[in-house]
Amino acid sequence: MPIPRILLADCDSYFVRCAMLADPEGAGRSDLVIVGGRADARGVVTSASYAARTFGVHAGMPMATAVRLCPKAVFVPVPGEMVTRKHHEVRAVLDEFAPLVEAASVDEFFLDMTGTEMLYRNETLEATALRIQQAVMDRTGISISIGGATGRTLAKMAASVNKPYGVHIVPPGGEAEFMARFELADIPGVGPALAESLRRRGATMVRDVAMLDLPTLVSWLGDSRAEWLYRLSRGQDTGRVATHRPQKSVSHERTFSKDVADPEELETRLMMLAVDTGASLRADNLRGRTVTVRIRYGDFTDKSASRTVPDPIESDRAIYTVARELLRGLLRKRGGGVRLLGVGMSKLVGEDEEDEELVLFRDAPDGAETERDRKIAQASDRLRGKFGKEAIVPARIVQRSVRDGTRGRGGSQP
DNA sequence: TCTGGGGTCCTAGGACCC
DNA sequence: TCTGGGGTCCTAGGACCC
Repeated sequence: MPIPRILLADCDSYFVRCAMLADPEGAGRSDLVIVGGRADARGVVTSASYAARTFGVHAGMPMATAVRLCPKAVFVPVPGEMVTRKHHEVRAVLDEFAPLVEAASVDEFFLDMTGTEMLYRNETLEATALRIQQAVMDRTGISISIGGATGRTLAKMAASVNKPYGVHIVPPGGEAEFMARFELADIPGVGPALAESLRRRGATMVRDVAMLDLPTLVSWLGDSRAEWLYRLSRGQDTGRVATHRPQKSVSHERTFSKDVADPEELETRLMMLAVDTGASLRADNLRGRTVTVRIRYGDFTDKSASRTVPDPIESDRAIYTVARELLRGLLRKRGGGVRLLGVGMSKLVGEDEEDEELVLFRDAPDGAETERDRKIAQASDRLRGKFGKEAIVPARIVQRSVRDGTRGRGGSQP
């Protein structure tokens, strides 16, 4: 077996860079740029420029706090179109260099360079990485940092060493030594909860864990997590680049600018979310069997309810019908101010994976999705595609908007 | 004006089946 | 009149990532 050679290409402050490219006269002229939601609508920071970070601003921070810390910054919403466009552009360049590329997120790509030594005339992996970095910058205007190692987790950690616009390759055989410098919390997958539970037992650094035997770690963390951390702390990383990861779920959720307690208003919001979720599902040619409704109350406690139906559904009506029952069940258990509402679909199947015979000859159970539901939903997708999202608004929302004297979008738009 | 939105993965208990 | 024992599916919750 050849030695795996895996690179992680990570775009540097990606959303900020996209915002600057999208608005060269505004955001593009400032080095203090903060991308995120609205301060008056419970928004948070999505990404901050390096200069803004020196003021203490960081991703996930409430926007209102960011405004206080760095009032002179240019504040911009997420430049969605540019984010998507540059993602494809960067990917296209990477595809020219690597036989296998996996987009791990909108701004991160794994490249499997295993077996490409001859192709690159035995130049070092670092030299190849530098050429990739240059090509991406020249052709897309996006700055990337690249990490390289024998596994994906180490490659990702290597990319963080020289950010921004850096390259760091872990030499084969040097994995354990490379890991020893990090805190446990630096490992992707070790979040606040796990880091704290390890800290309480006296382990803060990766090297603290590397000294432990497996049974001790198992007694702390259980089998699977113990084995994972045991191996990683010794530099053993079996993470490879995947060819294809099928999507597991689709969801839409909304935090309201003010908590909502009125059940009727919540059902209206739920319908909008069901419509969004159905549209996303159909855009990807998917159907789903499990509907999940999520509520976050004003005190930040989360509750969810889900139901799995016998046959996959995709229409707004079918999704909403199940979601509404789930919402009513949740509100029966606890009413009061709701901060966030969400609708999700899982147990997804592709349109073509379905058993045609079953679909044709089955008795439709009460309330089940019919062919008519699907046609209606697909027609509304076409209208939305042509005239925009506002073109199709469920009847109930229109009535409500007329009554309230609004267009039914209050607080829900970024 | 504290705390977004879209995901993945894991766990644990109960139902159900053989 | 002592509680079998897996496997699978479903549900709820939580940690974690960008």
